[in-house]
Amino acid sequence: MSDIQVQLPDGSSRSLPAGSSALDLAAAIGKRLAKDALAAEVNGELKDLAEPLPADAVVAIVTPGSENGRDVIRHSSAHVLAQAVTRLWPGAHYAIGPAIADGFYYDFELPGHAHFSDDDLGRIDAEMRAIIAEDQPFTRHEYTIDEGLALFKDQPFKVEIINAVAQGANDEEDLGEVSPNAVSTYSNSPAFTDLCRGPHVPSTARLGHFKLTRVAGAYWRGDERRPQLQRIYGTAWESDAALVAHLEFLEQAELRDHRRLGAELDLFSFPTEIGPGLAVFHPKGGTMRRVMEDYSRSRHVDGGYEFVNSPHIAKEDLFNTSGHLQWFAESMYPPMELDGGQKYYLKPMNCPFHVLIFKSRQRSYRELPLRLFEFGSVYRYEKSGVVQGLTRVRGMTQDDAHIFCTREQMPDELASLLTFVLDLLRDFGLNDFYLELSTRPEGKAVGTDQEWTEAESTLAAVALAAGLELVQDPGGGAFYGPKISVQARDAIGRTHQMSTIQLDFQTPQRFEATYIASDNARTQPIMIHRALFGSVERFMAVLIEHYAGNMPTWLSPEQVRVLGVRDDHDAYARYVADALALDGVRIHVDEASEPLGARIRKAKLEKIPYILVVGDDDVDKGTLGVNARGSNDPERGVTLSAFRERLAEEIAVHGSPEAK
RNA sequence: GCCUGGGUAGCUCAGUCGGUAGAGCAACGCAUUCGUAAUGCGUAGGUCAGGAGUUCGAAUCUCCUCCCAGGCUCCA
Repeated sequence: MSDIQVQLPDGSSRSLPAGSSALDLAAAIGKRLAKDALAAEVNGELKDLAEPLPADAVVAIVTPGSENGRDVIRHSSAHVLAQAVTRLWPGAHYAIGPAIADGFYYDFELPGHAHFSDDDLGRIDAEMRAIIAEDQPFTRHEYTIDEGLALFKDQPFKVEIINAVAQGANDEEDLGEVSPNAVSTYSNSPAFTDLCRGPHVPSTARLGHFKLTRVAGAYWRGDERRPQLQRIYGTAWESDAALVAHLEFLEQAELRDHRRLGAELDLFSFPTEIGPGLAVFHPKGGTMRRVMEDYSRSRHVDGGYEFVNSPHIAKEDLFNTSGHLQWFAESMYPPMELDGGQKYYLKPMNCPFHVLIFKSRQRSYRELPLRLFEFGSVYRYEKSGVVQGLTRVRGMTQDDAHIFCTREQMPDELASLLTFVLDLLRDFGLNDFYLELSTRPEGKAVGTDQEWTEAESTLAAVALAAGLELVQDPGGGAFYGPKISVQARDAIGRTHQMSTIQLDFQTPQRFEATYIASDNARTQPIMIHRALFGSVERFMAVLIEHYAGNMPTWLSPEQVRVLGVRDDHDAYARYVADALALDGVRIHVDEASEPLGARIRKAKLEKIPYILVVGDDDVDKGTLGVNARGSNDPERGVTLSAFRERLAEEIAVHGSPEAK
């Protein structure tokens, strides 16, 4: 028997008898590796351990702690979930069950269109653990299309998948388990076979560090016109330690949830009397908003923006001209009728108003780029199931601007705009970004192919030049143009969509907005839509979660609280507060009606950046005790002037907040 | 909009078999005067989300509506 050569990740090569599998390779390398091995990456593709290796292959053994290893574990866990459900609900149809970030899911249709309830999770979990204890091997088989159709004749979703590929439809879908002439399956017992490309762990015994998390409805193939299936989500890991760490991460994320902190810190609320997705900002949240908006305004002044204002409602015709009633109507509140049948709509966007400001008189090329800025409140009738805290609301304020420029100015304008955006976000303490390019939405767009192509390639070039990671989002653009959105990663690694920059050739055309060019010709400007916060509400939510409520001093609603040790120190406390208030510091005195410890605790729970404690020594010497947020080590004897300087400097440079 | 779960005092929650509402914290009052994360005592606080039904009797069982959470679809 001749040998084959394989190359390992470290560059070395090994010689193995022909027909050897990746498991044989692992065993040849070491006992420990053979025990850990879950699958193999062969010439860049994930394969089962048991599969014979081709000659001259580049092979990496996939072990549990790696990303590939986790994917295999999660995918295999999904199979075990499906097997458990078919055991408990004989006749259940199973659809798809992939690995996802941190876990897996599987979609089912239960006999009689029954639904899972939360209580079912415990039974399914127990059944999965029984299957895992049975140590069932995963074995791969390949069949012809016809054999595959016969094998899954009782599984309509599998039949649909096989047929779709066999007929060459859906070429955009990644269905590696079916190729035009063969289907592959995995059986982990004679009683359960699934259509699957693999690979899988060698045996169910390699699984078990999982938790079923929730049940949900999910449309077949993500299409709301197709039947809704029953989905079960789970998380799965290579060890109990990793599982526990993940569950703890989820708990941490919950502690910094802006909805929870918004109530705890008395920032905002959603009174049911007002309606879903409609927030009120309390004094503290209102202060935070004001500071954010004021800072944004001053940056926009520096950035060459003009400030404008527009009303919240407008006549039907405006939104016909803009195209909103044609393309965006389902997100708009129904009209109100007045003045004998005239319909008025709440505005879902500010752009039509800004175009009218542009059009209010003749414009010259000398005025361009013209940048019109407004904190514009818009209303969108979001479907009832999608509103969520401040991140998805029905009434919001956008830090919205529309830039009118010439075609020639467009690339430079976009490039400087991107710099402007990133600088502003950095000033708020967000530092980790990537860009997403959203292109023409299928079947829901105005304008010619050529215009879209030009807009998309211009945006792509600017994004590329920014040197940030660029992710494609095909079909994600607005109806009037493609967009770049800036995604920010927060302190615990989650990403949030922040700023959007959209190119628009259509709106100026629809409104017949023109300027007089240097050659005296009436010319259509390009319009750039951009919102840097996205919405003030969402931006605040992201900041609250990023900082876990510990807002940097410049953004904190209350920056300093002064506590007298005894009530005969209150006068000095008020003197200190008055002095700092003259600098514009947001400061309060908590008078000594309760014990000092209780007042300190209260201030700490409110996440106030600085607590000043003043007693006999301080009254004598004109000093303060400074207890900074995040510190367990209060300073004593700090002079008022020293603290005053330090605070002013921190606020001026926006400080260095403890984000973690 | 669809699927699952939930809604009891300002907040967090208990409330057994259907028998008429309870705790802690917060609030308020009085006392306490204190040097870095909870002083003591007392008082008040509820149309059990709303409505309808079953029942002698409903926080509890049934139905409808509203709202919230997690998903799906959608999105700033």
